[in-house]
Amino acid sequence: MPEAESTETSAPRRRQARGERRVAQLLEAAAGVFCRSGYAAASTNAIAREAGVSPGTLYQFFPNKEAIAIELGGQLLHKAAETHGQAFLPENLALPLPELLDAVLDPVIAFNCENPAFCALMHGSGIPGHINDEHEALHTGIQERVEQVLGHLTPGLSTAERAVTAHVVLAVFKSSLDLILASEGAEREAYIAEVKTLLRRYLEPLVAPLPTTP
Amino acid sequence: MPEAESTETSAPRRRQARGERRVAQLLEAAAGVFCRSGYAAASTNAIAREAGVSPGTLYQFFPNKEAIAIELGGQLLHKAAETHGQAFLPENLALPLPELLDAVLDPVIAFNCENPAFCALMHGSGIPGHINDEHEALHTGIQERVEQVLGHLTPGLSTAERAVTAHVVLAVFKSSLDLILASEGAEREAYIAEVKTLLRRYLEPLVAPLPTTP
Amino acid sequence: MPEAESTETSAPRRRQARGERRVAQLLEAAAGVFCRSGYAAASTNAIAREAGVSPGTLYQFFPNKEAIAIELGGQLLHKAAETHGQAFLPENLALPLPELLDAVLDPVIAFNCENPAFCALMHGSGIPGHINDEHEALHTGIQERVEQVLGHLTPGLSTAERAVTAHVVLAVFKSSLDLILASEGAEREAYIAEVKTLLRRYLEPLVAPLPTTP
Amino acid sequence: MPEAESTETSAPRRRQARGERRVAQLLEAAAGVFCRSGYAAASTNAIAREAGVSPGTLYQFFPNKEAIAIELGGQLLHKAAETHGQAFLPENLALPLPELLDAVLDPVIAFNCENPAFCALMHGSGIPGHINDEHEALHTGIQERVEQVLGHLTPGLSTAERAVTAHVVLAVFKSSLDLILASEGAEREAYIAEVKTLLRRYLEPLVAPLPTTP
DNA sequence: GATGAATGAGGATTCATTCAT
DNA sequence: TATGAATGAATCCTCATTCAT
Repeated sequence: MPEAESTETSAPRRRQARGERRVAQLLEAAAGVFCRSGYAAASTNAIAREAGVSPGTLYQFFPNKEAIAIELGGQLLHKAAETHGQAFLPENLALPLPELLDAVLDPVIAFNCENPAFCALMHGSGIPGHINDEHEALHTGIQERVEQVLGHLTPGLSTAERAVTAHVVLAVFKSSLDLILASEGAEREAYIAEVKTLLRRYLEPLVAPLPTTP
Repeated sequence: MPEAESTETSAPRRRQARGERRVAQLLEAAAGVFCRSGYAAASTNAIAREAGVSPGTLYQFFPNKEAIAIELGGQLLHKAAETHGQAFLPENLALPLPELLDAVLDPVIAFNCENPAFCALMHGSGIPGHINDEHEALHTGIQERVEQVLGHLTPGLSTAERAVTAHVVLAVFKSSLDLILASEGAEREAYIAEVKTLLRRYLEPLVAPLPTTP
Repeated sequence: MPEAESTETSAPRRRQARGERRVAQLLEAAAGVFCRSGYAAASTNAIAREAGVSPGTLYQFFPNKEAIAIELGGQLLHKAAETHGQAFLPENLALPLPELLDAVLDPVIAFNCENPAFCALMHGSGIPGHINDEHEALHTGIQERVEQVLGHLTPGLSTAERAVTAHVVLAVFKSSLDLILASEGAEREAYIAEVKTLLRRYLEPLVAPLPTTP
Repeated sequence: MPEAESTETSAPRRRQARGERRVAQLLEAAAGVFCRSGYAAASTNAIAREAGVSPGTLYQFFPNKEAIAIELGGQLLHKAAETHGQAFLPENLALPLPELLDAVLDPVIAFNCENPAFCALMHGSGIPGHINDEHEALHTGIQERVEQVLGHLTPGLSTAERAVTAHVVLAVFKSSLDLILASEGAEREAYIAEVKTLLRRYLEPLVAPLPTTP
């Protein structure tokens, strides 16, 4: 008789647990749908269906479609943070550039390969211009992290220069990530190697007085 | 009998002229809407409204939304071809890399700044997977052009390597273009300079035995 | 110099001639489209296109879609009348029933096979109830003709009985005609024979004291 | 725990009940609209309006217009089957023809008078050629039933002859049904009697060595 | 919470018809 | 006359969101 033993704390706790399961369920479904259709073309009904719940249930946990994307982004970010150290920031920023790139990019790429929804979300609504505040926030967060790393790497740059470089690095990396995610096997490896080469050559002159570029 | 002749020919001519004006009007409106909303989110009704005509009128000139995008892409390509020599291919591919990049990128960037719709169209439907045949064709065409130039630049690469490089160059350039188009004035200039730097550093080792990178 | 010699009578005449050609052109096109799509699904634009003229031209000769059907029906009726004597009424109504049926039905069937649009028109707009006045008129005209023949055949019937019989005969014949038109070759011949048998057996008891049915 | 149980089962049950009511409502509305306008001219919006719901609601229960027709046809067929024995096939096929016709036709006619939508559906889309698969299926089903009965009646006919006869019988009956449905009272009775007479006279020579036709 | 029915504006597209030329 | 552009309401259908149960 579980009802009897349910104290004032355990019943809500169970409910809350169930709620979290639901949220997880919905987010997983959303991840799938976003990947398959992109954010804009994903319909909330499709997400609910994929999650095996009714549309109403979805709206019990998320006020609207955007909120799903935001939460999903957040969760993925969090997952990334706990899987890979402090959100992809390697402990040792003093590594030589090629090793640093490996240290930073390998986990990020691996994470995106395992969670392709993350990339789908990064591309935003497909509607240019002001996507949306929270979406923007995700972006900005990543952006800042890139700037942080760049700050360590290239102390000689002005803030403005660093911002430009960070934007370029991020944009370039994102588009390369699409290439990586769209391919498989050896081709994917080739793209991965190529992005690293690209970024290494781009950043090397900024970071070291004695470039070792081949 | 000039009267009969002139009326018989000038009336259709005027009508045709009006039709062409409408098409131009509609394409301009479409360009605007595509820029603002992206291809997928652009509605034919919105395009018609922007053009100041009824939905029916739009469909007198275009069989469907895709046809608008295709025609717009075609017109822009054509416009590009006649504005800038032979579709952005500079006469002299033997230029030193920095000059070559200027020669290739400056017109392309200028063109995209003047015709931001082109970029919007390049981004496709936003729906992953099979976008659409003609859309794809546009892409492939550009792709081939990039490979051509790369062929001249880097005769040492295998076909597969060249394809990878071309994809990366194109992806990188497209994403940088977004940055450029999203900014203005000095910021824009900074991005432009940065893309060139990026590509120069990336390609230099491939092209020249004696790199001049600072 | 045809303009000079065009007197006040010949110019209008030419215009009128041209008009009649246009009408014929349009009606022929309409016949084709009605056959292929049925009356309801036929679009005036499609008719104009088939006729090789613009929608506007069509509306210069016909006030609306219905008018086309009416005129087409009329023309076909007229054509029938002049091809086959006095609109399918045989000279000799005193023939024995089987011969009479041949004499009446063979031309009608032949005519409908050559002009399948007629049948398409008879089926009306597909919208039950009061189709439309003129459409109705066509129907009524045929109806009356059937009653005429029946009047000769079966003088014993009351007016009401005759009306019922005429309606049944007509309905039955129309539906059989569909079967005939939908088939070809031997199958068509079989249907033709069958309709005659059907009508013969139906009418024989009404017409003759001594049935000769096998 | 009856409370929990009752709420957990009765709420869905009530919802489901509402859904079924809606479906019934929509089908009834569809029946009305199909009758008034025919299948082709019936609009889903009109059906929804007639049912007093929004277009979206209609599409919650039916994926498209055709599905409505199919479901309505199915329901009517089912209703027919349970109202009248085994889909209008009388127990005793060995009855004398006049009684057999009464036994077969009376229920069919009664059913169609009570459910005129059935007849509207039978007339198909109005567009010649390939109507639609399920529509076709309905037709074929009826066709087969007619052939079955004919098989009992007229064992002397070849398969091909039987098919022709069945087609003719069905076509003739359908068109007569239109007449019946379009009339009322005594007129309707007259038409009913007349169809029976027609079919009796048509089939008698096929079925019996000693015709009793008056 | 969970359900799924309900909404209604909006999507692309068609079409009979009108109008300026 | 002939043209074809122009109209706009109507078509089927979708979707984010809400509501009663």
